[in-house]
Amino acid sequence: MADLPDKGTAFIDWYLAVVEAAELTDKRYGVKGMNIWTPYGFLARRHLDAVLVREIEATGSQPVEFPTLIPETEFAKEKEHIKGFDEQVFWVTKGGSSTLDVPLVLRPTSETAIYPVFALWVRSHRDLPLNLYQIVNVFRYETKTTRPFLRVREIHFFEEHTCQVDEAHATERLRSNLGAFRQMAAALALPYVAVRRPDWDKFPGAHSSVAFDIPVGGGRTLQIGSIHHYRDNFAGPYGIRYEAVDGSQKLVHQTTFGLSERLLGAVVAVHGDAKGAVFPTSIAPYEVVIVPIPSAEAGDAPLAAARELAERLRRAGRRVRLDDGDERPGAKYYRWELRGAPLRLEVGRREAEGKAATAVDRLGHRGRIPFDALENDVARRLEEFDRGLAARARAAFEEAFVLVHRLSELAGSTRVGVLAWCGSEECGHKVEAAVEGALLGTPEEGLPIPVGEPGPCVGCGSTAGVRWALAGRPL
RNA sequence: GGGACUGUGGGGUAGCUUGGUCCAUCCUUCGGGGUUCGGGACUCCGAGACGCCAGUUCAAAUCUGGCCAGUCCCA
Repeated sequence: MADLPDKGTAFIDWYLAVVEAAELTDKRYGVKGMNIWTPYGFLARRHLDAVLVREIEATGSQPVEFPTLIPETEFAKEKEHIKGFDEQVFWVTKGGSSTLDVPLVLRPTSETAIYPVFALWVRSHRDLPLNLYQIVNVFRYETKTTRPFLRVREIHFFEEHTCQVDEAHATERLRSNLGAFRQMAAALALPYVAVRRPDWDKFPGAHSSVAFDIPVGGGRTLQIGSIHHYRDNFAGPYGIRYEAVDGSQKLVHQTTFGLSERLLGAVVAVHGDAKGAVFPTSIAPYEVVIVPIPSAEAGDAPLAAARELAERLRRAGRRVRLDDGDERPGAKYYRWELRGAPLRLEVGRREAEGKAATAVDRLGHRGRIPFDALENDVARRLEEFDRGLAARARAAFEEAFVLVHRLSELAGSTRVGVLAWCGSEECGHKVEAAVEGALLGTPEEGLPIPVGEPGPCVGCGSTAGVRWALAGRPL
């Protein structure tokens, strides 16, 4: 197996090599941006989805699933929204050989599929709040270069859509979403920054958008999720209104929360290293891999012991893989490191005789696990591994930002810039030109690095209304 | 929308400038056998490719044209 490209100097080559070599995806499907979920990648995705479901349902959201196709007549109702997505839509225009009277849109996102139905479901304040989510595939006709998990045309999409009685409750719902995402990101050991997008970069149709960005090296950033406040921008066109306590008819205020398989790409991008992928325990396809080490003098003992350990861990609820293939042990070590398994147990003659497995986690920590302490020791080592992984990611995260005082410092920066901004669109575009990227927006939950009060705006020198903002180059 | 570049087994490549020495090189991969197993084993046997179509020529992976696919840059 050839060595991987260098992550630091050839990030995208490294990323592509890892997702392919780790067998997370097969991109050899004949349609651009549509890749195959292979078993290993599919398992990771399933566990990722489980984390999302657990956290969103903990906030009182319920699952739904709407159809994939949207009639053009519904799609066209909110004009900012359609303007934003028009160029990215796949159309279904024929049924068999006959042309459809009303062309159908393959959903690029589901607002326009869901909201006509919300108008039917919401009648009284007693129907509110309405908090629903779905995990479905959406389709976007990307024209730029596609990348597995990071930019695809068939997107594995998590989307929550809610209706609230008023703006304050909608704002409160978004605060709850921020909390849910904090839990999700913690489960993935992913440090991130929540950023309020500037007005010119909001979700099409939204009143305001907050995105979750992560730095991926070299000053590049990746948006891994977003939440949006719609106010009544959609409720108007779609007629989503309710009878309030006082008998009046009011429009609902809506919010959405969107995530995708980019989270999986982010896990690879952030945690992966020179040896390959690294999965946090929460979504690892296999938490523990057991490698027996056969030898002539040990006979069947290592394999027998390995089987027993695997069975015990399985009964304890662990996702275990016993690798009893014909390869030599060393080859298996390399493979499972490449594929990112959190913990490996080695069982050879010494372990079988001493009743203790050799344990090596994906960060290289090595130790012994006595057979009779198996379940507890494995649990403890996985927790330590997750903590170590989070700490490593956090350290890299903090290194990825730099305080800048002048626009000229942004040119060619290999870090995400933290700068003072007056809030004007004019200065925002100056920043974007200087960084050759985007003004990501203003941090919503504290700053990624410790800084004091913002100084004068880097664009115009004004001290009125300045706030901190981030500038980077979205991947 | 404009420009540039690239298509060779499952993956990565050599060969292309100067057509023949190529029923196509090497690594990896895959199937079978033997031996082995404490960090990518060795060995034997076997499998697998010139994007598509046309043209030039005695002869095309190599030259020409068109098409298709992909990549990068610019708007």
